[in-house]
Amino acid sequence: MHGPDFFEQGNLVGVLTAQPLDRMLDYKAPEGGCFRGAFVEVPLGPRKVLGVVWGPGQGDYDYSKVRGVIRVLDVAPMRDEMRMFLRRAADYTLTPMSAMLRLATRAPGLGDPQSMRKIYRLGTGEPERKTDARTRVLSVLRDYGGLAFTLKELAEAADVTSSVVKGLVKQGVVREEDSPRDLPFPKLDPELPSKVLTEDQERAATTMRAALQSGKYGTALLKGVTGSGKTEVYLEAVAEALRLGRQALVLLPEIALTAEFLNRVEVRFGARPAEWHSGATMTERRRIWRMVGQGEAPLVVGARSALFLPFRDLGLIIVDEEHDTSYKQEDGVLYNARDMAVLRAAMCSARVILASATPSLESWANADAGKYDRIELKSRFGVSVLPEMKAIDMRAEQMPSGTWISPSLRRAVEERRAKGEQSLLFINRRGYAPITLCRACGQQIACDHCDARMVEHRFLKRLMCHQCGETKPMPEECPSCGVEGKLAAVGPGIERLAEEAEAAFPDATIVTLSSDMFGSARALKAKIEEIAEGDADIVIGTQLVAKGHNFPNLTLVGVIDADLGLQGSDLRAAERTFQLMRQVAGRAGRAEKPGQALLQTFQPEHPVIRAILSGDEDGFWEAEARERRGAGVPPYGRMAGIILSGPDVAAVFDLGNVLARNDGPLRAIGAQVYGPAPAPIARVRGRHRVRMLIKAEKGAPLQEAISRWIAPLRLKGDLRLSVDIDPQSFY
DNA sequence: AGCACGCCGACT
DNA sequence: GTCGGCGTGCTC
Repeated sequence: MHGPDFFEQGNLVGVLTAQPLDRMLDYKAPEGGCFRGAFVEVPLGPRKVLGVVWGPGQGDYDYSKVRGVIRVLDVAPMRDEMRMFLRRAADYTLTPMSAMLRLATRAPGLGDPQSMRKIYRLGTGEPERKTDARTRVLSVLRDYGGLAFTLKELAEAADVTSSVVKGLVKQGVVREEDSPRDLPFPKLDPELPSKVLTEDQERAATTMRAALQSGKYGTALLKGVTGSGKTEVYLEAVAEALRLGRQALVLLPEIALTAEFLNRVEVRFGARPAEWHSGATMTERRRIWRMVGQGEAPLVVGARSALFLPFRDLGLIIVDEEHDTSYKQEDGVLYNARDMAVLRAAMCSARVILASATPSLESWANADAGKYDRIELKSRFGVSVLPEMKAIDMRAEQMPSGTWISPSLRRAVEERRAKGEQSLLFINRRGYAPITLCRACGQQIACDHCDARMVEHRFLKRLMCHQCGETKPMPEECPSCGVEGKLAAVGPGIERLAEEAEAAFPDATIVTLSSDMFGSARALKAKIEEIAEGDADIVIGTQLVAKGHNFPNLTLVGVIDADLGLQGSDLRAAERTFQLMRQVAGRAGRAEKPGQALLQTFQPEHPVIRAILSGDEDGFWEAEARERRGAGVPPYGRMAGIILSGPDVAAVFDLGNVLARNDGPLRAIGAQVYGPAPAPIARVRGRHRVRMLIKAEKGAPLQEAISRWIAPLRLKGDLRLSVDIDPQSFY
């Protein structure tokens, strides 16, 4: 007899589909019955769709209209812990379950039968006539023992055409077999020698190993400055998970730049892990999804959506660069991968390691409150220390208009060049100039669809909107007044800075690293390797370079505009600037060469700039924590953002006003509503956007109140409402 | 998400 | 008269 998780043929089962229905539908269990969690194909109207058997059916639908499950798919069923995780994540982010299921099934052809291919191995007997070609084929097969080849591989290895192989197959000398195209990932060997760890690193690794052995959920914040060996240390935790026979997941923010990381994994474990990211091919995605579910992918390295892969026994999640804002973004669902990693781990008794040189205030506060363990790596690898940080007071510099490299910074770069060392000039602005102004009419060129300026990209010879990505050719005449030749670039972008650097250092080799200059991740990677090998005197880069590349010969970082992130009233402006500046500065000085970071600023007495310069990190976080606690904002209070959008401004505002007037459910939990107000970008792709903000106390049941608040709404026409729990920015 | 149903403008 | 625009509603 079967248990309560099995449904006999004809019994009603509740099926969750990825269609945006927001409720389960009843179906009859198929021939042979099905288990809870089974992936199934069910009829929906005229279509067949993917679903998961969630439990017994509701039984409240006209039985004569209930249709049957078409078939159970040949993939590992969804585990209880995964269903629990999806449910909890849906409740937390106020996302319909169907959307959660879509995240969890983002691999193509889940329903397809296992795709097979022919493989060839040694059969029995000798060929009728021994030709040279036939002998070569046999010797290749014998040399490689029992190994199987594809037709192409075998023919190439033996230097024959495929017809020779086929001929041998006919005689039975070579055997032809079917083999699944989706192969398991290679086993990783945790016992290969690791790098020699320092005392500090060894202590951290031991703590993590012990935590993993407990087999219980827990989160640790692993903090270590650039070059302190964070990666080596957490790879030891991965090794321990592998020893325990459990799977591990490493989340990285910038998946395009993981080649260096993958190499390190290969060196440590003898093989490459599964790589899950948006650029993966359909075939690769399907293979990973299946193999992860069968427990035949011991380690996955991936972007945030890898969190929704159907791991069979996930024992460890690493969130590298946990403070990175790209962990919070839309995948159709607004979630923060760092927080969801903690939730997922709690569901499957896994450990989480949040790794960063500059942790988010959220994690800092959680560690402070004892919710997370704190593991700190103090010593920087080798003898070097964090670079010396100094401000260049721009008020005292003689700056010709249209230039941004101060004389002081210029001298510092020259000094490094004289010593044969590299310098990095950092500017967090893509394109040539942020503003294109008409000197005749005073108008700035703006995007037609967004409330944003068009940014000139000389490299692409186009104007680009950084909101919607639309580009148009650079016009000769002003689009507003039609006067020709009066358009002027105002302010610096990376391309313009590069131009200035070329002029200032005419005989230097200058390399510019900006995301839009490289068609592919590979080209970018190649460039980065070139730089690391010392093939440049001066590197000019945007945010891109702040993310963990090692340039051993780089000893100077010049930040062109350290004040940039401090403008605006974003609550996290200080935190972000502090983190970014420390990360960029961390690029300077590795190995045996001491580094220096120079920050060009117009407000050297600003508390954030002073904190960056003094290097008093704890002081900075304590002050930041005090301020946020006083204001009752995250992480000491709760917030949610509401974005309303639609093509008609008035209708969008009306909706906002209706919501603001009927705030009963929010008042009931002591929450306040702000807005409606135009969103920071008031128009994107022709849709007007209005923002509302909800603030509540830390323990308040915010999600529940918001659901009750928006439940009575009937969104007419093209109006949209989206809820963003724990928004990253909210001005 | 798709797809059908249905209620108003401008076409042979 | 009807062809077709896309708003509204349904899918077990």
